[in-house]
Amino acid sequence: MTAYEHLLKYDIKPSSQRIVIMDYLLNNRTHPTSNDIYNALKDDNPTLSKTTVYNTLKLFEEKGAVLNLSIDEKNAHFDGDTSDHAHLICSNCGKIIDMKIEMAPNVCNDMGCEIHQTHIYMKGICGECKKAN
Amino acid sequence: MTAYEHLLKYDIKPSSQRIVIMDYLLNNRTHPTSNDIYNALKDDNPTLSKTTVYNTLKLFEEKGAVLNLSIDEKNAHFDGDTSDHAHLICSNCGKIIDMKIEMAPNVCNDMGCEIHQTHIYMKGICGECKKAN
DNA sequence: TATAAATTTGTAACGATTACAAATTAAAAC
DNA sequence: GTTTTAATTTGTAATCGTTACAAATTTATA
Repeated sequence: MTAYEHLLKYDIKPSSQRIVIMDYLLNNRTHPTSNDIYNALKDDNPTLSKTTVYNTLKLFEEKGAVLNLSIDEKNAHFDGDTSDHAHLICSNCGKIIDMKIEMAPNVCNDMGCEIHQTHIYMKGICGECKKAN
Repeated sequence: MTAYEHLLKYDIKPSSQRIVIMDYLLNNRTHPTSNDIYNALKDDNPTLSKTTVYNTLKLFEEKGAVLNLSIDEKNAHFDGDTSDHAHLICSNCGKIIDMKIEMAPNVCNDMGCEIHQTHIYMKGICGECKKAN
């Protein structure tokens, strides 16, 4: 699926900036930060602004077109793959690696990784707020 | 277990500041931020510094005495309960709620919550780094 | 073509966190 | 118990990712 089609699927009006940012996310599965994306795109898109990348990623996230990973305390990382999967961040090199949920955490050991911690985070609406609403 | 004993267990020399911070974490299971803790303690501990709270929490985390939750993009939240459990953050009120791993995400529905996303994050050493080391 | 709405841009501000050096406290040596 | 050394705490200033805001540009509508 092209970036253009992907945007339409998530009900996002496709501007040229949005297309190029989504295209980068779909073709670079490195879980880049907003800054990573800006740096990668700015040479070919000289008028692109850092703020646009931030705003666009926030829009994508709200529309469900990308995932905002809070795995790294320093920066937000983004994932264009919204299918269910887990992530491992390496404490040594900082790389973020995709993992299949059903195998986690055992797949790590198979792959020669070493797991120190596993966190499960859910986002949603709590019981109190749901009742109050 | 007292805060004092808890510190010893994790091989942390117990200063008065460390004790009062750990005590707060053990008795307030609200997943406070560093700033939350500072604000809660500063009246009874007028000389306490914000920097000390940050430094102390970092030390606790390194020693494995607390968990640093990156569930909230805005701030780091800390959990004095290091046993295995999942967390739900409410998009409406921001509260962070403990969940039992084995029941997640279904327990949420039972409890009247509504889940929008589930993230599994692992921290460790990746295969490449492990091999290189 | 004129007008309105949406998007993008750059700058400035914000705020959580950290670096750093001085001050204080605790521990060790004598 | 005084001196010396190490560890801890503190306050200020800096860092840096992110956002607020208003102007500029582009796109859509009349």
